[in-house]
Formats: sequence, structure tokens, C-alpha cells
Amino acid sequence: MLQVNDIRENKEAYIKALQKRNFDANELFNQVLQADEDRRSTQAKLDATLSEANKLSKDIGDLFKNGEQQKASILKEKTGKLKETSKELNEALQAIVEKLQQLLYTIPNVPNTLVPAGISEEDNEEVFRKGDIPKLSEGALPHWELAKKYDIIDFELGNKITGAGFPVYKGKGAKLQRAMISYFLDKNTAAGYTEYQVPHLVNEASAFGTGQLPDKEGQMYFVTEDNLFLIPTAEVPVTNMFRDELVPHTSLPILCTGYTPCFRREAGSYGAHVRGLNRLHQFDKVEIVRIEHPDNSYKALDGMVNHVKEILDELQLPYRILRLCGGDLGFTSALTYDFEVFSTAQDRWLEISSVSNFETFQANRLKLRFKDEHGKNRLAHTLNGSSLALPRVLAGILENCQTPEGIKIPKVLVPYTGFDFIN
RNA sequence: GGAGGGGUGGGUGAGUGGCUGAAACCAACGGUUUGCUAAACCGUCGUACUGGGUAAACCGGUACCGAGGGUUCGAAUCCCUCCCCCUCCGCCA
Repeated sequence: MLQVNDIRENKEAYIKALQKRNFDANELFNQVLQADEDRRSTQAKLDATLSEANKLSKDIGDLFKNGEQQKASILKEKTGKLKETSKELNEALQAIVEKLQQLLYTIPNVPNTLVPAGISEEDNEEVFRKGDIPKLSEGALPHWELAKKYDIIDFELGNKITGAGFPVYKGKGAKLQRAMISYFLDKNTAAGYTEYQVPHLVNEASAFGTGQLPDKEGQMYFVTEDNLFLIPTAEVPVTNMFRDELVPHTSLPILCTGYTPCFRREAGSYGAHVRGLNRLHQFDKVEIVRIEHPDNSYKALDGMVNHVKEILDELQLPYRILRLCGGDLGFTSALTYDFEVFSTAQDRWLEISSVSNFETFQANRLKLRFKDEHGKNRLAHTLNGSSLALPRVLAGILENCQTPEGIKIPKVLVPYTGFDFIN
């Protein structure tokens, strides 16, 4: 959520930047600033009223002590009116604050200057590409066929147990997944990230803190009995470890990584694009999260991009990096790079990582602050990225590394799998 | 799930109706002392909103003692609801 002061100071620049999202902020900003004016003047009136009441209370106390009951009861009458006034003002204030919040919730983050204008994923900007797209031999198969052929993923079984989008991994398929998790975590911890195991269910405050609420409520599974959400990404529990924290600037940056399953309702998704591992209700992901000093956050973002690159280089998969355009940029993000691996058999790119800088947008909701060099309390910058989301990496491996004899496991994973071939 | 106890500033912890935004101690920071270190001593030391001031320093107002309500002229202190923690019992990977 944006800060009112920032909106006031950068109104025109923000409006212009938000146009890249095709978001017209003009009217909303005016409403926000007006609501903020109302908030202040009401607050001022309320404070003055309370101040007067406090003084009277003190006087009454003194009078009682001196045994001047009558004088005291005269003053008491006065406070009755003040009390009424302050009650009214307080109610008005709460209504205004509520309105202001509601307005702010509807405004997405301001895109960074690097973000290209655009409407859809068509307008994303490819900034990097690496790896040869293998020429597959005759009879090359999509991953869901390969999964069946080698009996490593059972989609039908998942249907039976739960429903569509909950595959069962089996044998070498299961082992390969476990291997990837270990490998990714090892890469991340070697790069300085601290590994965490976090809850897979979160409360409302957490879902709100990272921006899943109120924007994406329908995308999360919700446990009504206990009022908890199944996490759509480790970003939620990991980032929320720092909710309501005020950390010294010397403790920045904070680097975290964690493996969790991710649960997404994916309401409204259908068709060929959700086939196989392309889009699941439950999938595994290793996430990296950074809490950064505002001066360093974009350097950190580049660092994260390079880190993910390194992993993909080692996996020797063909991939590209996109800078998301305004129309495709997530609600909370200021700048996002998507990583995509090429699905050879499907002849399309699959998103496997999304690395974003949220600047203070999440921190503002989270109340995640640091004490800076001058002793001032400021909002920190939060960043996160996948390193990596498993199913599509698996799809990429299966499809790109297929040979007529079987699937060749990327060398870097072999120490983790204990086998180098699936046949 | 049942019974009881408790949630106070970075930490420990005092505080049962006004003199308490909150003692004391520890930690932290600044300084004095010192060949260096330690010790000692002095000082500073919560957060948010807001008014004045040069958006610094500083001065003032309001709110905050788990959260939200209530009683009262006045609440950390009394009452209600919820959340969390601890102990015992039950259940259990």
C-alpha cells in the first residue's frame, strides 16, 4: 500500500507511472488526499477536545482532594459534553480512516522507471535469453506423456485422492523432486540465505501483510473452521516473520529462503494451458526473500536475478528473462523479472520464477521498519523470488532432456538423485 | 478439550483508580577517566499521529501497558469479549 505522504509529494509522477499499468490514479489520488485532509482536521479537533477533558479531570481530582465536592460536580457537568463531542469526533475519525484505507487498498504499486508500458504479457520485454532449444527427435513427447511413459507422475491418482491439479509423484519422479528441493536450498544457503521451515497455513493478518488480502482473496484456500489460509507461496509466512518489526540498519540485509508447498485455487483457469504440470492447485516451491535498505534494493534485485540465472545455467535448460510490462506487473510489485524455461514439446515458454522488488509497498502494510543511520525509523524494502518453482522445471527437464532411451538428468542434480537416467 | 495462572518499554521486572508514558536493573548509545582493556561515573535511551519551528535540533497536543468494547470526571489498574503464553489433567504424531 502506498503512503499518503508519498502520494502527496509525488502525485503527478505517480499518476504518470501508474499509467503504464493502464491505471488511472488521478481521481483516486484526489480522494485520498481529501480523505487525509479530513483525517487531520478531525484528528486535530478530537485531540483538542480530549486535551480539554484531560485538564478538567485533573482539576476535578485536585478539587476532590481539597474536599471541594461542589466545585468538582460543576466541572463534572462540563466533561459530559466534552465526552459526547469526543465520541462523535472519534466515530467520524474512524469512518474517515476506514475510507482512506479502502481507497489505498485499491491502488497498485508505482512501477519503476524500467517497467515498459503495456497491456498484456505480449508487451513484456525480453532482456536475456540463454541455452539452445534442442531439436527433438521424431516422436518427442510432452511432459505429461513422458510422465506416464516412465511412470513417475500419476495425475489420475491425484484426481482420485483429491481432484484435478493435485498430482502424485512416484518413484524416480518423487526422488527427482526431492533432489531439486535440496539442490535449490543448498544453492540459496550457499549464497547467504538462511533456511527456514515455516507454517503452511497463515492467519488473516499475514495474508494481508504481503498483499494477498484483500486483492486475491479468491485465489487462496481458506479453512473456515480456524480462519486460516493455505499459503499460495512461502513469501507470505517468510515475509510475515518480520511484520511489526523495527530492526537496526546494521542487521540489513536479511536473507531468507524456504521450501514449502504452495496452494492455489486457480479459479477460472482451464483448457490446454493447464494440462499436466503447467498449472496446479498444489505445487512445491523454494523461495528467496530479502529485507533491504531502500538504497540497496535494486542492486539486490539484480543480485537475485543473477542468482536464479546461475541455477538455470547449471541445470542447462533453455530460458529467457522478461521484464514485466505495466499491464502484467503484479499489484504489489514495482519491478518484476520473470524467468521462463522453454517447453520444447509444447513449443511454449513456462514461467518458473518471478523476482520482484516491492519497495515499501508490502513494508507499509507489514509495518516492517528499520532504524537508519541517523536514528530515523523508515520502511524497509522487501523483495522476493522463486528459486525455483518445481513443477515447470520438472516439465522442462522432462521435455528438453528426453532421448529415445529415456530422460537424462542434469548433471548438477545427479548427486542429489543418485541416478542419472530415467527410463 | 477441562481447570488454574499470566500477557507492562530491546530484555528482566515493579506498579490494583488521579502525583505513572510508566520505578528499578540489564542491554544499547554518547561522554569523562585510561598507555590499552576492564571497571567506575555522568548523560541519552519506546512508538504512531499531529501543531509550531528551517521536513535539523527543539518545544507542544493526542493515543498506545496483548486486541476490541464498557464502567468512571479520571483506567496499565475495575468489568465483558476475543487472541496468545505458561502449569496441571485429558488426547496424541
